Amino acid sequence: MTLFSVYQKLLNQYGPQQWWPADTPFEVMVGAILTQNTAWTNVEKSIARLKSKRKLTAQAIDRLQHDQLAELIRPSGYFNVKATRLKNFCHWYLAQGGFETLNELDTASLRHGLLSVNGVGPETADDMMLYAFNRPVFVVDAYTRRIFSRLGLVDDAIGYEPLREKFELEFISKRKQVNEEARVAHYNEYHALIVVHGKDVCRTRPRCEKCCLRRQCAFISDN
DNA sequence: TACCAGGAGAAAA
DNA sequence: TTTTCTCATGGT
Repeated sequence: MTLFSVYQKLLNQYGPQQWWPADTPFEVMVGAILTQNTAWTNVEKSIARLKSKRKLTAQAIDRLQHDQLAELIRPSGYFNVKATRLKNFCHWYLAQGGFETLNELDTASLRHGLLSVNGVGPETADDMMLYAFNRPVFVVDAYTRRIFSRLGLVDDAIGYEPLREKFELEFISKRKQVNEEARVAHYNEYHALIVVHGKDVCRTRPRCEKCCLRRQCAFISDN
């Protein structure tokens, strides 16, 4: 079994996911911060509250008082830290000139810029890179490490960057010619499938007996 | 009731 | 440098 064959199995099982569930690139970026260590159903509530108050813009969030913003995003948890992080991000985003200006940057510079914002770590930055800016960056999350280490395909102590590179190189090595659009489409779908599979059957103990209790993931192997 | 979710940063060791 | 702690609501 390879990283790539797991992708085929997941795609066969769940079908195309066509992520990210958002209306605009900016909504993707807000969602990426709000979903940090938080169930997406809770994030949806916060997004809806921001929309209902017409505060789902960088300018509006930048101008909001901390307490007002914290109250609006209360359902997604960690509302005080996330209010600070959202305001940090929006302030930076506006100072850089907004989406169009940022989108002119090369991939490495854009990622470096996102990571410079306090509250935007590697996974959040890569969510934004892939799903808002359509850049060829694979998103690693807790499900990725959990599923693939249990399958014995990666070391469970592997760092974020080595694991991201492993997925990216695996895909590139499979094709003789890989254009950027193909990479974006593949990373987009693969990360979404990993999350869907994780939510479905590959949660942590005690539910994992249904799937990844043993080193070999019965669900992925048999289906 | 207890556990956990599409992390990140600060503090402690 | 590595590990531990903190942040918090809502669903199962």
